[in-house]
Amino acid sequence: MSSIFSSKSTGKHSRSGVLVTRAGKVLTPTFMPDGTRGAVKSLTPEQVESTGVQVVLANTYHLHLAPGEDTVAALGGLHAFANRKGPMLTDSGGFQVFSLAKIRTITEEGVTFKDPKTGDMVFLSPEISIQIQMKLGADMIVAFDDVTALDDKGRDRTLEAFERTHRWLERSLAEYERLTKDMKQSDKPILFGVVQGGLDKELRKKSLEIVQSLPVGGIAIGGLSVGETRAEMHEMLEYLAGHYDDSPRPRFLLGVGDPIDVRKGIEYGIDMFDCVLPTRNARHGTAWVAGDKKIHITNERFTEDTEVIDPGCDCYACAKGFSKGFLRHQFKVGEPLAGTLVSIHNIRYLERLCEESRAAF
RNA sequence: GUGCCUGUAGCUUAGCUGGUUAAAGCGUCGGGUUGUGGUUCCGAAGAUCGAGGGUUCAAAUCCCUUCAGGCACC
Repeated sequence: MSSIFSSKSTGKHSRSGVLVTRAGKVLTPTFMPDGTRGAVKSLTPEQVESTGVQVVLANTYHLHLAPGEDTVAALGGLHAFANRKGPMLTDSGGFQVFSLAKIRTITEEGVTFKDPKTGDMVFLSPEISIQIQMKLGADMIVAFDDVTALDDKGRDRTLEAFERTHRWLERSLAEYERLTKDMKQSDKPILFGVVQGGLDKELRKKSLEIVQSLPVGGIAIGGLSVGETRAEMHEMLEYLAGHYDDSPRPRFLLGVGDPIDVRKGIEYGIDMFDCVLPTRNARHGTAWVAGDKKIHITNERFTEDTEVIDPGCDCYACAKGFSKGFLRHQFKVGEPLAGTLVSIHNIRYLERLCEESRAAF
């Protein structure tokens, strides 16, 4: 496999690199916002672009349910569908095994979800997930894994999820190779294998070895930020940092996007992050400001605040001078523009954080 | 002037054959959210039940007076 990723060390474990995808280069470390249904909620592609975002995610499960991968393909594929030229990555639907735990059944073959609105049964397997992702046309795709919670109840399923994830990875990889065997190397999407193992270091180490031993294009760290404490997550990231091999492959920490955690991730050698937090928090009125602190813009104390969210920020909302008093009012009256502006701000906050950790290439 | 109806949290109301610390939605205030089912979830503050008096062990609830708003008729 030709090298798609090159990096320079920037610290004990941290590094900065260039990832070459078929839709363009990506500088790392990088934060990638989630556009689950093909759109980063409330943002136009230009607004997303303005934050310095290089990659946008979409979700296999949600796009499969509606409008369906065939419809997306008929509309020209994910890029034309989402009106985005730059790199896109699809998540496998594996996370929905965790987040939609109440409405799904897992078997060795795959996972059956019941749509609570329509009653429809939806079946996802490693093969089907890869097929959907290939049909959608993402530039980076993720193997279908088994995600379990790390709260007190979920931890007893760690071993089962760990073992199944590896069996499913082999199936995901086989389907990927089948569907890409006639493609030029440079046209193939990059497949990420997922490391599981909960909070068990031995399992994590073993999982990492298994994933790294396979010809996947990238290493994804899954099964974190699912109910464990922040300290537990950081400890695992530090542990993993000492066990990566030397292969030129990007490391993607799935689902992490709190600035404090992103900093830790970068410190411990992670190259890519995705998370709903900047946009979900923004829609609920929470913004990040200098020092990785967060403020609730709807708080009464901002009623007559003429200052922008963060004076040191260069995002559209701050640069244009939208005051916290204005934003608070728009939140109070349910005006979606408030969520849009704070989404731009929060994403930019994470992009600036990543940019500060990059080396020159 | 006479008759009737309505006054309960900032708002809209529930409770009215008398019976624990008067309930809810919205609003207000605070918090949560980590590979997005959710303009969402959790919590808190907030009421001398229009006022005064009476009956009763006990009154938002029954009786009397009064005030305010509304409707109808003179």
